[in-house]
Amino acid sequence: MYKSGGKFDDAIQSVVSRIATGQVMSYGEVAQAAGYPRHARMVSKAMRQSPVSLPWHRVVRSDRTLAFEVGSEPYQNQKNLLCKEGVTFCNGKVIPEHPTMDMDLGEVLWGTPPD
DNA sequence: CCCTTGACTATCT
DNA sequence: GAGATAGCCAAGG
Repeated sequence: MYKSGGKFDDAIQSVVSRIATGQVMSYGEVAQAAGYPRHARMVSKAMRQSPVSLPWHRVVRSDRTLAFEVGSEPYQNQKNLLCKEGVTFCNGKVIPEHPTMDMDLGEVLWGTPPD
């Protein structure tokens, strides 16, 4: 029997499992996509308690930074997984395979805009 | 029922 | 831009 009591967890699993390879979503985006806005924090709990293996590493913060402490084991772990997915890391931020080819990205890549 | 915690986010200083 | 504060919601003690 499946646990249908929590539509919440189920919706989160569905959304996260739908994230394409090389693509990332923020907690708030996942929560809203699942139909539960403001539940960003619940997303983490849902993924962690999820009975199935979810691509949790494709879920990042709203700033596209990893949710763990920089240098920590889980941080390096997620970073490694994303790198395998084709995601690029720069300045502590993650860049999907389809970044916005704007100068904003250029600033991120260089850390600072050219003089 | 009250308080604390958490893989969050937005706003202000 | 970084640190502090507030808002947010659910689960557990």
